[in-house]
Amino acid sequence: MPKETFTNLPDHKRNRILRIAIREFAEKPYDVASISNIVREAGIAKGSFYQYFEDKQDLYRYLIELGTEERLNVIKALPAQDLSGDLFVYIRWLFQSSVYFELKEPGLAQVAYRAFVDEVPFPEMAEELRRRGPTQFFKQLLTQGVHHGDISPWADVDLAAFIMEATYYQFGRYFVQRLNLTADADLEQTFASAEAQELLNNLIRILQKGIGD
Amino acid sequence: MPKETFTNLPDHKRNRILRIAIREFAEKPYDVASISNIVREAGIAKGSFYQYFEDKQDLYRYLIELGTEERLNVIKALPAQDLSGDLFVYIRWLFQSSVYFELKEPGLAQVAYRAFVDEVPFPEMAEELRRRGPTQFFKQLLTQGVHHGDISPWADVDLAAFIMEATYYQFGRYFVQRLNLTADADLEQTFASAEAQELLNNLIRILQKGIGD
Amino acid sequence: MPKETFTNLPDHKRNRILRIAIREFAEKPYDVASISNIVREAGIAKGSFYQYFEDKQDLYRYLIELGTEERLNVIKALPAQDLSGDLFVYIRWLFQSSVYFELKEPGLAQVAYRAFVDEVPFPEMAEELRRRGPTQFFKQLLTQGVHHGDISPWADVDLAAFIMEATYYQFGRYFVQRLNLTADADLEQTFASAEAQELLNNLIRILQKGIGD
Amino acid sequence: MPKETFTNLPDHKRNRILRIAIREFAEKPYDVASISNIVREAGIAKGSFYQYFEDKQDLYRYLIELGTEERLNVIKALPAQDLSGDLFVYIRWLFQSSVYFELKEPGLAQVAYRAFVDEVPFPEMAEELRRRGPTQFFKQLLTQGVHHGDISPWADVDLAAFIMEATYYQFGRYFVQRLNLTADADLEQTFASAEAQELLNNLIRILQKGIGD
DNA sequence: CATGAATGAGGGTTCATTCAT
DNA sequence: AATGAATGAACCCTCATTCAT
Repeated sequence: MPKETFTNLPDHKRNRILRIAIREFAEKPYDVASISNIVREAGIAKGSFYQYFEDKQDLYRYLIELGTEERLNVIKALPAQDLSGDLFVYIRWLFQSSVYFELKEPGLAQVAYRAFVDEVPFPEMAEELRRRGPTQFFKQLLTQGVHHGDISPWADVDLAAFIMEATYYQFGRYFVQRLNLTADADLEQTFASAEAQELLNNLIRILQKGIGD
Repeated sequence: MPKETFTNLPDHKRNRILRIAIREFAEKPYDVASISNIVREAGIAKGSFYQYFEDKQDLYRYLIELGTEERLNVIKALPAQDLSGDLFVYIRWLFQSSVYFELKEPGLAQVAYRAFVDEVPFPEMAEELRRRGPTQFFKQLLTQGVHHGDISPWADVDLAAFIMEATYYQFGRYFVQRLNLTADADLEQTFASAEAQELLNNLIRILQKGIGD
Repeated sequence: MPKETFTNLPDHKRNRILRIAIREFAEKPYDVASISNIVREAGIAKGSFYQYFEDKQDLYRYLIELGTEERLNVIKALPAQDLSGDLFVYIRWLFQSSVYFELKEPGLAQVAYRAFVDEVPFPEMAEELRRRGPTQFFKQLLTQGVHHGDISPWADVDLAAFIMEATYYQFGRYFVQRLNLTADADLEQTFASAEAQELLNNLIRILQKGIGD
Repeated sequence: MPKETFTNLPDHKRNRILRIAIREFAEKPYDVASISNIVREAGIAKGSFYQYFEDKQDLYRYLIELGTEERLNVIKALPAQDLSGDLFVYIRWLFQSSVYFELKEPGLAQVAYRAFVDEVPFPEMAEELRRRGPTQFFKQLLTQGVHHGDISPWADVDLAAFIMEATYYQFGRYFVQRLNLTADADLEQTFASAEAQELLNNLIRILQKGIGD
């Protein structure tokens, strides 16, 4: 966790540093991301960085933390969705929240994505990420769905969770590219658009009913 | 591309170098993979490496090339599957070939996967990889499928191609992990097993009919 | 020398800082001892340190000074020993006082010892330490001893002083280790013990009569 | 141990680097000695240093090794001295060899001396040095001496070994300073001089018979 | 054609010291 | 008087690449 020194920084300076750090860790794998780059771009002294953070790992862990926090904030900001109804309505809501996050914090989203695929070079963290990751969640969700009758009893729950997760991870970026969005687009309006709604509907329909005729 | 000096190398030496290089680039992101490591492990002189390859990029490009070639070889080695019949039979065959490749050349598969997620640090290549990637192919396939009546007319072809691609990229590794396979397993036997066949069937069934009840 | 700000500090705070500083300079060579460590452990601000002391050297010089002062205090606190009697009784008393100091102020003793062996990185001070060191004192002592008939007329006074000094510097630590003492042992009792008295006696006997048979 | 790269270096270059490295580690404690200094003074690239040595420790260990080797060489070059005769003749020979070494390799002697007093920052090595150090040797020597009748039966062997060791460590430097020698003095001639012989004789006489009258 | 020493920029990190508050 | 953020030089070490042999 960053030291107080960092927390006490004036907002614009702290945010500038964070923005640059996020970009660095979003663009490059952990080992390649460079503190030297960050301080150069942020215009601060190398020594200052180490007043703010314990070390490179400290910054990185903080960014991951920030990512999960922000993801939660985004979810909380959305109209809540309960689990008791149709499971696919809930899944639709999940994917939507993921896209919301991707649009609001593309940098943090990319850092988080990297944390999964790059295999972070400190094992205990990799482990924790795996535990907190969506895989287990999807499996539970689908198992429940089978009991409730929303999910086909013949479906291989483990396999289905895998497909959903693979899709889930990439969907945000697909959404952005497909609808030609920019980060500063008005989020509410974007999601209210017929195009966006239809895209989400189609995604869910494919998951639910497949693409076969 | 490697220089003639490399092509002229005795097979066992050339292969040894390749094997070690593949391992290195499979284990680490491009910038972290180390020529020093490779030559040390391969027991060749640093200078020799630069007689064989222009530079680090050259070797890397060659590995990527090798990967796509081997992927094709694997596909060609499989009993051909024509496109005229049921599209899902063909798709099943596609996924199966992907898994075959993953099992036969896990190193190259991992290098290719990294090229996709790590975003190689030389943009023109990233671009090229994206162009040659399976997305376009899947789109064409599905568009044809709509005409043939295999694919639902209401399906969003672009979106469906995205889902298939997202799944396709990861499925090899999922398959290996799910069935607890090792690289040296007998491929034919592995695929002949009821478990493997069932897993592939389930994957296709989900794509075709969804997981909804 | 410390600034007034330091002298004006409440005793417990000043002493706490000193205690921690002594430990730091006792454990590490001058260049490795870290002001950052000291202020962190003492719980004072970096800036405060520089209100108390001119710089790192200033603190260090003060500790050396403190060491010599304390050494003198220890000697003064011991029952005085006059020089008119047997010289070896006086020398015994000298060595005893050295051990007393080592036990009472092991930190300061170690700092002083380091100043001797590490060769402090500012030459003028090294010079001064050498000047004020015990060598000259031992030489005078022995010269007097020759006149009084306590010291053999054939003895090389300069050489003998060297041997005594070499022994003197290390004897404190040897004593502590040999008798398995801890810093908080009761000093009076420790020295009253037959073992301690015998060790001192033996030391003097060796100096006086040698180890030959 | 240095890599082959270093062993293969032309003599003058290898020696230049060694000379500078020895000076650096002779002048400063391990942590303060600086590889950057060494390469700057030696006029080689930082990277080159790491072609020659694994790391800082590697160089340091090598210097220690070199020191013990050279010490042995010096001893072997002296007319051998057997242990069967008068013990003090043997001890005289020991001290003389020590001085020889100090004169021939003052830098290495100082590095070795530091290794003992500075408490090298890698514990296993400190341990080994302690084991191989002269303390144990002196104790054995004196114990034997007691049996042979050369050493007084009442002498505290442990204490006597301590005194001898303390003297032994510093005697080389004392000798140099006392006789006003320079490193490039003719060694043979220096030792043949009446002054030097007398100084050694006096040292032994003091150890054997003490300084008392 | 093979070799492997040489290079120097760049990496993360620590430190004594300054100075505005 | 006390604070603690800012600084930048220095530390050890790694790397891709070159080039003389």
